[in-house]
Amino acid sequence: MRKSPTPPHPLTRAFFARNPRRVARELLGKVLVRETPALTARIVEVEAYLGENDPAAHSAAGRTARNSILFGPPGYAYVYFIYGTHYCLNVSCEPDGRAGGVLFRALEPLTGLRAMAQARGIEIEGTESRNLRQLTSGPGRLSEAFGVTRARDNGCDLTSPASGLWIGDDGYRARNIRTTARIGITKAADKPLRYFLNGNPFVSGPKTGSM
DNA sequence: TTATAGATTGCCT
DNA sequence: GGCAATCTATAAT
Repeated sequence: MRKSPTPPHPLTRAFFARNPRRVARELLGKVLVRETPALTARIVEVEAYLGENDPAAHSAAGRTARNSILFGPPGYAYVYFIYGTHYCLNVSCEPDGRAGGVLFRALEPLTGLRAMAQARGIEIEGTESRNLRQLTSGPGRLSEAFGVTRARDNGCDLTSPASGLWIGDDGYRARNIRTTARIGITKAADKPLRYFLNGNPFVSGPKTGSM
């Protein structure tokens, strides 16, 4: 899981122009890339949000200024601010005009760990992997590690390296994918729309991946 | 116009 | 295990 078989190359627009369930599952094992500072991390946990028929989705009540990215063309970053403290990163799915998205919940750091630690304000030098887990295990944590904010990244094209934040395929193939209910929501809390790499220590949540 | 809940995290007891 | 932090969208006066 550590190595990149090949340098990552960007995913296509068509990859994201599909149902969020399909996109979420296939995003596992892909790589999130930040150009400045240089950061890469493997996607190990995501959740699908289905659009206007999903009560838990931000798009459930229809298009607003805040969630308009979810209704626009696929492959763009939707960033929202929650609890007055944290940003969360999503990618828009479905063709232009239809809502849907995938929330990034956990990453496994690959390169640029020191910069991530600096962004998170934690110490990792000479520590065990337990502290590494604090870098990117959780939607708020990974956003902070990657310097994701609404002002900087909302609406950014995640299929283009020129945008400075994008998603790549480095040849890694995900195995042992598990599906559970989504975390932290109260509406439609029973739908099995959370996907993660079973056994990966960077997966968030109280049970899975705890050390 | 005011109140409240929220796709979370970290520090408190 | 409980709760504060603190912005935004939406519901309730």
